[in-house]
Amino acid sequence: MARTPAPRGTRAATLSDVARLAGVSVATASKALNGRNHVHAQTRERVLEAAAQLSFSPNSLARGLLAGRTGTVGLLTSDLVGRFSLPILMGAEDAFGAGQVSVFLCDARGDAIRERHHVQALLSRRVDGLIVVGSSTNPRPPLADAVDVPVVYAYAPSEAPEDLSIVPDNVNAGRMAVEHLIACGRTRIAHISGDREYSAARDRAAGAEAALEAAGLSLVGEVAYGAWEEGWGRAAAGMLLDREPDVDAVLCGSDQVARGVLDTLRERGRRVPEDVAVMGFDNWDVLATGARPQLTSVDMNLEELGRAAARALFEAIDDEHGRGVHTVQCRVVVRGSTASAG
Amino acid sequence: MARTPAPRGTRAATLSDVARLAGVSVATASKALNGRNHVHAQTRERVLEAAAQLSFSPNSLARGLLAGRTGTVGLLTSDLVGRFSLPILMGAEDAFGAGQVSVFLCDARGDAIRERHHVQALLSRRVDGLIVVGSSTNPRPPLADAVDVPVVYAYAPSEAPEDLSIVPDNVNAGRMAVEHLIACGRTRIAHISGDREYSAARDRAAGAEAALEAAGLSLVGEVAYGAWEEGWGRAAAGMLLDREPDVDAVLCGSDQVARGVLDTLRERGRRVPEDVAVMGFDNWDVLATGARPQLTSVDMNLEELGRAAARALFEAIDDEHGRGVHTVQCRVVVRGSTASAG
DNA sequence: GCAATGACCGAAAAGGTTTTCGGACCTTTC
DNA sequence: GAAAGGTCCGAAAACCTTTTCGGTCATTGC
Repeated sequence: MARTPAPRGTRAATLSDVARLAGVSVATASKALNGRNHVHAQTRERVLEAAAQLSFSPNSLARGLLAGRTGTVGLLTSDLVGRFSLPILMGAEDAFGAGQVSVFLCDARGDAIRERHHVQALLSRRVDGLIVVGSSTNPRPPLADAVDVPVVYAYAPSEAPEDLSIVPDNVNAGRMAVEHLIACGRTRIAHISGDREYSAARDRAAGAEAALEAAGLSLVGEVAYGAWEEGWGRAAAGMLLDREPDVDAVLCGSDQVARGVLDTLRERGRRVPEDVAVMGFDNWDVLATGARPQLTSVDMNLEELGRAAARALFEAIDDEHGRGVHTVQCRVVVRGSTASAG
Repeated sequence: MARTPAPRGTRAATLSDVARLAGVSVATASKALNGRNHVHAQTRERVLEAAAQLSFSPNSLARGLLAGRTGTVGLLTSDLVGRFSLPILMGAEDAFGAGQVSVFLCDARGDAIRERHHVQALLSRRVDGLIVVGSSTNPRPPLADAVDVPVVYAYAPSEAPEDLSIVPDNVNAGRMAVEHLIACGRTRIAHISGDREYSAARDRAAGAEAALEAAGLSLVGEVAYGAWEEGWGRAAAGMLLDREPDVDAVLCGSDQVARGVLDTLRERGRRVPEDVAVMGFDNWDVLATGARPQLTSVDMNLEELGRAAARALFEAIDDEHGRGVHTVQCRVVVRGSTASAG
């Protein structure tokens, strides 16, 4: 089990080396290794043995050069730090990694120049396709360059309707959230959200209001737009309690906001979930499970979104390219903060 | 400004196409595009024009095949979800992306089989080097395969001393944290940390105790090891206050733990920072800035660590391979929870 | 006018793999 | 014993770029 010391400088074995050692031609060696027929079983055995002995691994460059396909894709994200890109990237890496595809990761830092630079580099490396991951759900301009490989936009849809985009269904997510609260017996529901500039915030609010209307209810007060921060949640909850003391549920635009809301409720002596149910968005584990009580939240299924994007890219590479904006459904993760009715 | 529609199916232009259009040979075209001399200025101009017209981009595969270098590196992480891998990856991507290097991202999910699979794939793609990012600072076994390219281990050092590893200096970080608290006028300092199985926890505690001793002080109570969770922070802080009511500072093993400690202190009526100063580790922005008061924390400079790993890999590719465990310094980020003495 | 020099360009090989097609050898059948 | 057929193997082309080296042409100095 001794780890073979890395033979630095030793040129990697080529197919010729294997062929020579096995006493056959490179053509035969290639066929033997790739399971092609018209190779005698015994010959194949000799070749496999030689390959193993030289720990031969075929040069993907040469293979890709010949095949016109590299088995690589580019994953272009606009902000890697953002916590939304990552799970998407995970899911994509997952879907690809299972096959024979390797992923080039590029972070454009929200800079258009850098983005073009990366796209050029990826095209020069002859990737078979591109996934462009946005940092918010707001539509983004399509890639600036003419790209002769399929592109799938994930999370942030492309502004060009002929492009293929895959995004979370935030409208329906808002609907599902409210339906959950109603199922918990709540009727006086308020909505404290984040930045109004984000379509995610507006979509969720729209879905929530639609669900309330469908149930013959309406929102307690207006949608409180603000910032995606705990501090805003604390402040907004204070104002809400002053104005609407009989509220019995607060749907929050994010888990961060929800944490702030929870803090204020606790300080004001409201019990959660007995007096007021609280619900967040994003299902950010560390925030949701660290809360008291643990926070019910809507999960955007971002990993699934990443996998869906990868699958869509696969299809686009093989067959024809899809179009339009497709959605991935969200799901409600129930925890203590909305425990069914008191 | 019309975006050229992606010419799907149109084979990308090759150097021959450019040469033909410019009326020269491929050799001349190559020289012209690469700025080699012995090309007439006028000829070069024609070639450049032709290349632009065909939006020619050289095939990196062919180039890499010839040069024996691909300008790619593999980034092998063991858990992408973990919040420590990401900044490292960012830093590395940053350092590489600035040059001509593209990054293959692979997530092994902490699975040795998957890791070997990924390593094989990367070697087959003839990466020029590998960075292996661990998920905790505990040493990890070296790569199982014989690898003929340089490898740098980041965050988690390799167990093999002849490998090159780059890790945060947690011992010194503990020291710096305590020195900061002492500088704030605190003398009765407790330490609530996370899981004892993590060398990061033990190293930080060791550094903290060393700094206390150097100042003629000692820890209030024992190091309280537990879990990296808010709940543990809340519970441990309760026990601490029961046993050591006159504590005036709590150094926490992570920001999550610190959030829990802050909650308990607030509930017990202790003012932060006036009565008790609180300090976290990791400088996890969303937790640190969302806290009341905002949390002083130790930042591990993970992005810098990633950049350092990339630089080390660069050097190893060009020159000779370094060895041993190198450290990157942490830094204290001061916020309200340790505002200087009341 | 001729030789030497220098400037510029093109042919060809190399890099490693896959695939096609022709050829060699062995077996079978009349 | 010869032809036909089948099985297996190898030569060579193709993918695209870079670099080396030899060749062509014009210019210059005598």
